[in-house]
Amino acid sequence: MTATPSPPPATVPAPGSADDWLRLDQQVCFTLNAASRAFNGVYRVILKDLGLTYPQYLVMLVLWEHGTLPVKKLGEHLRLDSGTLSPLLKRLETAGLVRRERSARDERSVEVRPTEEGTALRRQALEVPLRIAAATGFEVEEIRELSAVLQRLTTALDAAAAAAEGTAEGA
Amino acid sequence: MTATPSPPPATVPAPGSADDWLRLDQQVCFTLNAASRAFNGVYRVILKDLGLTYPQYLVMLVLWEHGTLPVKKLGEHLRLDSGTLSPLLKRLETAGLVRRERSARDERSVEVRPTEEGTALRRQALEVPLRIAAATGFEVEEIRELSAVLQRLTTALDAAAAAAEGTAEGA
DNA sequence: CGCAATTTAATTGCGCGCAACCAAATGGCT
DNA sequence: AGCCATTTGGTTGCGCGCAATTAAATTGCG
Repeated sequence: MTATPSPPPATVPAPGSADDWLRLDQQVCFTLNAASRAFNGVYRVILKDLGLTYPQYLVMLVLWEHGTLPVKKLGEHLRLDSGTLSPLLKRLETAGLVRRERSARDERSVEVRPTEEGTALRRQALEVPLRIAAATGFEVEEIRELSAVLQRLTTALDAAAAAAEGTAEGA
Repeated sequence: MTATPSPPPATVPAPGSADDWLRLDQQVCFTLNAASRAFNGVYRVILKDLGLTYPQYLVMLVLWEHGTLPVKKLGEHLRLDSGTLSPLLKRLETAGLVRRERSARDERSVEVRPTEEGTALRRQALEVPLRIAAATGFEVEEIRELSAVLQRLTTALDAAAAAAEGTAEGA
């Protein structure tokens, strides 16, 4: 009882106590973060054949679905800003999968267009979702439910962050 | 209607088709990723007062719960390796929240111990989970369920990744 | 004891994610 | 026309997250 400076009790905290909240919180944020990284790990393995990282795969998904898009629109779809997208798109261009060209009508805008090679890559990517779904071991319906919950969560969190920023600053 | 080079159909693909799978998959991985980043954003705002980033907060959580730990054990708790933890712990040490000292018994091991200041920070951190929970707008039971699902998902994904790596390499 | 295999951290390199700042182009306004 | 706020990307800096490599200490074995 003498040489232990500050070891918190190893017992389970009482439900409803602040310690319990801390533990619960650790689970929510941590499990989400861990799941996200676990997903990333599986994608890393599967996407290695396509020469894409996971964020690059997301960009190509959007381009395959919507065709040529300015960086701004791309960022809105993916919830990413130019600080992330600019270098990423340069790498995709170096890889020969997209081309970036200034819009003629609005010189501020940069149109991102999949190249022939980038479009062709779509065929190889079609099997990716199946392999991912298999890796999760989840039923389709379960995945749909999870996605819905996560979307609701993201919306709530974004609103809360915006509100917190709003109250912090003068707005 | 003439100058659109390769715009994929904007219609909703038939359920069960490969296109539908692609879209569904996009939702699973993307919503998870987006939720994780949204969480990070809320934590960034709330933890700014404590001078911690979110991963640093996770490290302090583990230290508050378990007391002094070697880097290895810390990494097991958080699913992180030394490549991530080493610089992070150095920053925490610079901030005066932890001390790193070589174990006397095993010179390979580095014991991470919260300082007085680091331990004191726990009191300020106690209110964080409440604010986070409020930001989600979720009920406690709902959070618990979501956590359970995500844990199951992470376990399945890790197993799948390990299996994929195992078959890829000679093992 | 001497030597090889294992364990444990640290380091390096690369890519994302985001805040902060900057530059160019646009549009509205007088 | 001239001026100013807004829009749009780019750049920089910093902190993860992870793979790969390196170094040091420990363990096991003959």
